[in-house]
Amino acid sequence: MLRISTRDQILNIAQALAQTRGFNAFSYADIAEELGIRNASIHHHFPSKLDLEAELLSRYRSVFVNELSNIRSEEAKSAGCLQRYTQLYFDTLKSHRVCLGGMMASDVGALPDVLAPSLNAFFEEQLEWLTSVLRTGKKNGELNYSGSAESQANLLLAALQGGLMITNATNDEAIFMSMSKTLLAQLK
Amino acid sequence: MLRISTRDQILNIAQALAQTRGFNAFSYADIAEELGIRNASIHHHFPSKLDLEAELLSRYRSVFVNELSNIRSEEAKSAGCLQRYTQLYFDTLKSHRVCLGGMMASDVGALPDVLAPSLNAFFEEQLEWLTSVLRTGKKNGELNYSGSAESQANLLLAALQGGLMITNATNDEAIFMSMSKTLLAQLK
DNA sequence: GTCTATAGGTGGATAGAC
DNA sequence: GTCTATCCACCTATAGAC
Repeated sequence: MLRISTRDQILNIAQALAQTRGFNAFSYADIAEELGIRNASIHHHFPSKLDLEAELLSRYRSVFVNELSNIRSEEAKSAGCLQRYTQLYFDTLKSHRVCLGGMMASDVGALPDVLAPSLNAFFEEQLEWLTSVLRTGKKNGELNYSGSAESQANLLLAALQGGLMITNATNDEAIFMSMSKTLLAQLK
Repeated sequence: MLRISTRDQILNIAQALAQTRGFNAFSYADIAEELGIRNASIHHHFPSKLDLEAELLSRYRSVFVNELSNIRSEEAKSAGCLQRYTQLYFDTLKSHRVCLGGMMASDVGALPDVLAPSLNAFFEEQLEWLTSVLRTGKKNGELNYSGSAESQANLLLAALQGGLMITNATNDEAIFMSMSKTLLAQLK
């Protein structure tokens, strides 16, 4: 049973709040209450809320990139990679959250300028991975699609992000299920 | 030159702010400043911020429904309807905004409970319209797709909403362009 | 319908004791 | 590293004059 540092607990709680309400709809007080410590103690770990937001995005990105790398090395087939990728979104849905990147994207007008490049990179990382998987799959004769691998990657990312958002809001799991099934079926 | 009522000007400004920053990242003071009146005057038109948010969503829904009805009566072909529908999202993108419904969906954890049914209805209206257009198109032999019209409607809505969000955040118009082109091409 | 003035609460943030 | 105490800015909202 590993002990989780206070710092990590703060990040976990903040991330959950950010993925459900949005980053501007929760406060240090919300974190403090759930964690059972005082408001000021959180400032010791993250002096400003911008520090917290930056670390949240940075951590989310590196976890995601790591996951993508694992999928690629564990799954022999491209279709398997895409299935696992879709599953990541479905897992997020089941926890009644949206993607932190998608959340920040939707509030981009309120996002501090210094974080814009990092958010941009988050989406680029997804698109590069998807493009590579799609290209490999076509070369192997395992996948089939019209147009470029890039445009199909754009479509996959957009549909999964949008589907996650809408399904989470309407609380109708069937929307995500039928959408993602159709999406993947069209690549065969 | 029609005179716009103060009430409508408030709604217009609030909508622009909500579609760029999110509803919880702007205040009455922001509206007051842009409109050149005082904070308290806005409360005369919308006593609470919940009143404002409710009216914003209600108005947005009815404008959208109206638009969908117009498209249906003006366009003879299903493909033309879908093209026009996609254009609505592209117009939103050009004004550096996201869909108000998508914005509220992403912050659904902060959305007042009384507005949830209305947000739900917004998405249902889109899906019903899309499903009907897709079904008609297939019957006419004008469109071709696998799976049900409902699942294709889910995919269209999700992809356009997600594509709008991501493209607005990355400021890379090409993502939306290539995504939407591929999306529509696959229905032929 | 708009104003001034103000209330009451919450936001992020800091100083300094323990 | 966490606490108490406190600051100041901002937020939503109301009362009452014009």
